[in-house]
Amino acid sequence: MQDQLDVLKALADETRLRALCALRGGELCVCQLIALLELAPSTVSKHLSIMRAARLVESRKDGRWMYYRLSREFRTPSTRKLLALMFEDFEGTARIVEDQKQLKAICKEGMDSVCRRIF
Amino acid sequence: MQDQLDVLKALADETRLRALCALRGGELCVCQLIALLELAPSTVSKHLSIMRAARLVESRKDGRWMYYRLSREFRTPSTRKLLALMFEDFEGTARIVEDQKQLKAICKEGMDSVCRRIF
DNA sequence: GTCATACTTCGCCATGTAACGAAGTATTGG
DNA sequence: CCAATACTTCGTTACATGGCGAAGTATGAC
Repeated sequence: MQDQLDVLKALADETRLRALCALRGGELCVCQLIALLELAPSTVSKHLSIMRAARLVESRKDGRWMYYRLSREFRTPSTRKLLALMFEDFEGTARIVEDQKQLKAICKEGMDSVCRRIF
Repeated sequence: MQDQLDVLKALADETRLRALCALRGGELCVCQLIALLELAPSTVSKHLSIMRAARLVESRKDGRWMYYRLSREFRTPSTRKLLALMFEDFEGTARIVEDQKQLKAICKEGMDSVCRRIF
C-alpha cells in the first residue's frame, strides 16, 4: 500500500506533474528541467528524487550531465495506466501548453547555454 | 488544472483512500466511517469535506444521519477511470481487506449502537 | 593536480496538512 | 420549549512539505 501511496503523493504536486509531462517527449537533462520550471537547482533535484523514489522516473548519467526520463518499468502494473490517464487529463491545460512551448525553446537553445544561464 | 490537482491531493492520503474503498460497497453514515477509521469525528468530517470539495464523494442528509457515497458525476471524465484503477490496485492490500472485515461488523452492529460507542 | 561545471545533499525557514478537543448547528424525542 | 444526538466548524498543535542558499560530490577541461 505504501508503494502506491508514494506514487499518488508524488503525483499530487503541480511542479512534479509539469516535470512528468515535459518528460513525455523523451529524456531531459536536469538543467533543462530547471530552466523550464524556473526553480532553484536544489528544489528541482529534490522533486526528481521524490519521483525517482516512487519509480515514476529513472536517471542516467552521461559525463557531467544527468538525464531523467519516464520509467520503463513501474512498481505496480497500474501505474502506467494511471500516468496515461493523467497525461490525457492535463493535455491541453494552459500551463502544460505553455510548458511545451517553453521546452521547445530550451531544447533549441542548447544545454551549454542553458547551464550558463541558470547556474 | 487545479481541479485535477485537487483530486490527486485528495487521493494522496491513506485515510481518505481507506474511506473511498469503504464507500465502494455503497453509501455509509459518517458514524460508520468514524468507527472504521478510528479517528475523531472532527477529523473524519474534515477528510470527507476534502473529498467532497474534489467531487470524489457526495452526501445526503436523512434526519440526524449524514450519508456519504462515491460521486455519480465526477468533475473530469477521467476521474472515474482513475478511481477504478486505484481500487484495482488497493484491492487485496492488507489494510483494505482488514477494513472490509471491520466494516461488515460495523454494519451488522447497527448505527445507534455505533453512535453510542463513538460519541 | 587544479579549476570549472552540473548536479545533489544539507540546513534552514515558511507554509500546508492531519490530528485533536471545544464550541457551534441541525434534527429528533420528550 | 428543552435535552440529546449526529455531525461540522473553529482554534490549536505537531509534523510534513516546498522553497531557498550554502556546502558537498563527481566529472571534464586544462
